[in-house]
Amino acid sequence: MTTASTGAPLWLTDEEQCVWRAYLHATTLLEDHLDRQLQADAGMPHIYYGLLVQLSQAPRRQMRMTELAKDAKITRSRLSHAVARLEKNGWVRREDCPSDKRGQNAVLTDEGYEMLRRSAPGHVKAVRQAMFDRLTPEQVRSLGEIMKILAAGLQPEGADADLPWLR
Amino acid sequence: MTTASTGAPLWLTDEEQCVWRAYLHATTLLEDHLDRQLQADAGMPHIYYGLLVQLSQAPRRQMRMTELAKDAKITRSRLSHAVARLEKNGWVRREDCPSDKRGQNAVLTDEGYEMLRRSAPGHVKAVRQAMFDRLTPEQVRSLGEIMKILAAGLQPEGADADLPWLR
DNA sequence: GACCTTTTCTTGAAAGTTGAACTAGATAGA
DNA sequence: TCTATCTAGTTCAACTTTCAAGAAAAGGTC
Repeated sequence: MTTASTGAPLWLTDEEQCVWRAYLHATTLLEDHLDRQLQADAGMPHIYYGLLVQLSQAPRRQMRMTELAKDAKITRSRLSHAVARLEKNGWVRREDCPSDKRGQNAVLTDEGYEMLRRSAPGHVKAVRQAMFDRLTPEQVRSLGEIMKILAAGLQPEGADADLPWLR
Repeated sequence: MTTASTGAPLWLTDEEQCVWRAYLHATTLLEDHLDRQLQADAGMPHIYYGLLVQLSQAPRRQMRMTELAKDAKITRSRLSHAVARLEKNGWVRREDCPSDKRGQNAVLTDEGYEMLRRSAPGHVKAVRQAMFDRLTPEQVRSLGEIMKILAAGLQPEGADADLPWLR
């Protein structure tokens, strides 16, 4: 069965349905797993941890809010709330941006860095156990290729600059 | 650098880091995309839609709460809230389970089925455009294989019965 | 400069999620 | 039977996310 105009099939094939289900199951299970792991070991959800990692890798361990939101693929609103929470924990602080009075820099504090240093090994281990230990090198390569294609297709237009693997 | 005891590397390799980043980006972008698509076209988040789909495929379009939660990979608590909301929309209703007085059956209503029938084509199209149209048949096959491995590794012990692809 | 548009970031309320505590019914063993 | 334990499902409070609205500064254009 296809649409009259485009000829694109209306439904997924049996194989596609099966792949889609497996994709949904694997991704939700993995995200839940890492959320629980980090909640237990670092006291925050996975996405918050990811923000700290981003900051830790930025020059001077700081980033403009919008840039951080873009890199983490979340809305500015969500980031505002998240940074407020991380600020309460003492892991991040805000600083006014000198060159743009509207701007704010999120800065990873020493406590934040210390926390990251302590919890990183456990997190890496969890990721490794859940993903890389279970796949062959060929599968890892293939997974990377596929995920880059999917991400590129979903990226807002003109956002190539945010796809480091294309640089 | 490896742990003394197991010899497992503490950090991800460059390639693994790159694959991991791509995985996180692709999965969050895709989930956001489908959430917005379904919120706009069906008035509910992706996971709620998935619950209705599950029900629609079950015998008599109904399922025990726990079974539904297991299949959808969510907690019973989350499902309770979700069904309460879907009930308000008139898409699901609860019925006492005749054989177990503790139990409840979530039943897809005719309105719910109708809603699903209307919004399914748009959703399938979104999934197709985001994933299957962008991958070669070989990549689809490979993705399915990889996701099944990951899901199997994260499944709670003894839950093989919930992996339909292993039957 | 005055005006309009855009960008940056925050806020508040509504919706959704989590984990723990709880009720009620099933199950199994003495 | 009596009792302890387990299972099904809900509820509450704390937390997170979303969307719409808004304040403040920047950038253009006349």
